[in-house]
Amino acid sequence: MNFKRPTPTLHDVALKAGVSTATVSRCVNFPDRVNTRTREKVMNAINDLDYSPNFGAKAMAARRTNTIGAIIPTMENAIFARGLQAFQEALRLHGYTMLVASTSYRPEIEEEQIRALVGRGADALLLIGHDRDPEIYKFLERQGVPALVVWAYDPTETRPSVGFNNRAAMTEMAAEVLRLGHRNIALISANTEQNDRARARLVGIQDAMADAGQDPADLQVIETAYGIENGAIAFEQIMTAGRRPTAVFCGNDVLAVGALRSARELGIAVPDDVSIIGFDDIELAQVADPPLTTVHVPHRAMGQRAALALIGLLQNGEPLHAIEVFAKPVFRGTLAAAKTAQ
Amino acid sequence: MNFKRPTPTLHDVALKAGVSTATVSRCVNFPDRVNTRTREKVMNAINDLDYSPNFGAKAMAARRTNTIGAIIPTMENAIFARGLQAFQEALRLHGYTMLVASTSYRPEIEEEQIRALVGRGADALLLIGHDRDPEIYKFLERQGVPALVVWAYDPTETRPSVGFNNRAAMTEMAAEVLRLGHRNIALISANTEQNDRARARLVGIQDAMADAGQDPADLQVIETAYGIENGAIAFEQIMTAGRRPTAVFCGNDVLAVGALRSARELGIAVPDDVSIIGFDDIELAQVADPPLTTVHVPHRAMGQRAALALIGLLQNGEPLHAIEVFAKPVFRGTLAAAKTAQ
DNA sequence: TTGTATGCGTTATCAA
DNA sequence: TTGATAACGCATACAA
Repeated sequence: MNFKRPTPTLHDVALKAGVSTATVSRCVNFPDRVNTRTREKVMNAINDLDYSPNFGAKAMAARRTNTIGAIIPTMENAIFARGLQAFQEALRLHGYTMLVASTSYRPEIEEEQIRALVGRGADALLLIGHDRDPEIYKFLERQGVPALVVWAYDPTETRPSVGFNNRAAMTEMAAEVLRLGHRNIALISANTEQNDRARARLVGIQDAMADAGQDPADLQVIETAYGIENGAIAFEQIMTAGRRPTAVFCGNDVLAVGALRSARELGIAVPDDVSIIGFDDIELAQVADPPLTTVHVPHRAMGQRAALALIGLLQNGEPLHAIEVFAKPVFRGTLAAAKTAQ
Repeated sequence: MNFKRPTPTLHDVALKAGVSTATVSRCVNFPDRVNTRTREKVMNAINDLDYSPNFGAKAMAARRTNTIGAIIPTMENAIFARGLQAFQEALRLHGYTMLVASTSYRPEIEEEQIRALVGRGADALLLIGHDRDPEIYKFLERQGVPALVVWAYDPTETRPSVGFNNRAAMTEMAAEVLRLGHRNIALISANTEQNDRARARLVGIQDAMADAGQDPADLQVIETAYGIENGAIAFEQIMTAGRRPTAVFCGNDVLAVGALRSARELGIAVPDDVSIIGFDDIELAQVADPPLTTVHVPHRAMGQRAALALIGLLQNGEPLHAIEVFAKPVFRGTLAAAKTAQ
């Protein structure tokens, strides 16, 4: 079944307006390069036929698509959604379109999606974090598709990125927690395997511990997948095992909120019995009870800066360079001084 | 600046493998229709050259894109994000790709995005809710692009959709609230103008009021934009105006959580002084304190069913038909009986 | 099983 | 200012 009546083409418009296809094309793309009267005729024909240009043909002939691809782990995570929304709004203002794809945190799907977006003619790509098979970067280079990494600013990486220093931000937060007397500390981390941000946050805590004269190896770490439920389960494991920490860091707010819920269920008072610290500062954090102490990340700003950087590259050849934004601790109700100084 | 080395094409692969372009094309699309030895040669060439097909050319030659477009109000709303994630996962399993665009709740942007996606060759479109200029539906028909409405099942609409009956679901919830003795009721609604779901939820409450012998006009309604903050502001307005309601419905959970926060700030006890009712049952609802009474919507199921329906149409010509899923009240901590029976 | 030849709807170059 | 026409990279009907 295919009753699809053929879409009107440039040619149809040209016939109807009594001009050549070249003129119609110019009318659409450079209206000021055609005679006013001709333009009127053409525009009328376009409206009458409800013509709209064929993207594939256009891409093939023009050898560019005005399209930028974005590949994120999941749309269900509010932090990516927010950053992308800002990214898209900025692109749109400059006549670019965003294509999104998600990977469910699976590297092989990410590679598949990267190839798909390149195949679709994406003029550039937005990627989350630095971590990925070097082959992919080589592939992108061969294809001549520039890629910009976001959500991470890592001074040790050479590849340009727009993001914040996950490690330093977490160190700043952890230093304050240590200052409050906490010595027995745990971390509920996102899976660190293919995730440089998660690793950086972990190491950030250890940095602060070392600075405070503690052994970084004392940090109790449990890794888990994304989700409130997983945060709750991990928290329960930590609190029912032997050595109870007085402060539990979480790799992100969603895990932290799960921990908070679990604490309530276990009858553990927050922050009196245990402090809970999140990361991201999504809406959830302010709504939680008590409101969550967390690290605020300027998601929208990142999305916007990334868009401008890519547009600058594509339109004016301005090279990409690293742009650092800053994530800052926000102290709310879930953090208090440790009861027993050690 | 354009040092983009030309991407390898079918032709390059054909040369390298010593076969014709047709054979390479077949190798990629119907591997079993070519000789094993030939296929090997070709596949090697493909790998060596890192060939990947050009989407635009493919689309133009094949006259289909295996792409389905989805247009949503905003990615920042968790309910859309979740539904889309499921939609995309289902599409991917069948070899389809999803293209998303967002409209910021602005009809003119929606129209622009619809045209953009059609121009990009979307084989079908996913749209949220029925409400839009009839011209748009005509346009889609002329272009031969099928569109499926989701998030709404409305028996009075002829257009096929996959969704739930917003009105009936809200009526069910409101009936229970009335049964608990509430007679003085308010609604913090999303803007109803171009939003049939918001209107249906409003009318749903009024249906229940009429059933209970109350005057539907007594429903106190305040409209506001999406966001926790807006919910909080609206709640404060309602509670500081003359006649204080004993139950406040909210068009969605995000508004409800704002109301909850505002109640805490105003020293109004929930649910003792006032009951608060949300809609959607996003994660926020369970985390709120007290946990939110709300209407659970099977977002992921909707996304999945929608994907299967469209694939059935595109691949086997199975016509679209209305699919109803069911949204159900979930009673949690924010709803209690009215103190004073009237 | 493989190859040849044509068309898909644009843009862009070159002439007129 | 306008028109012919040659790419662009692939799929496919048809021929071999």
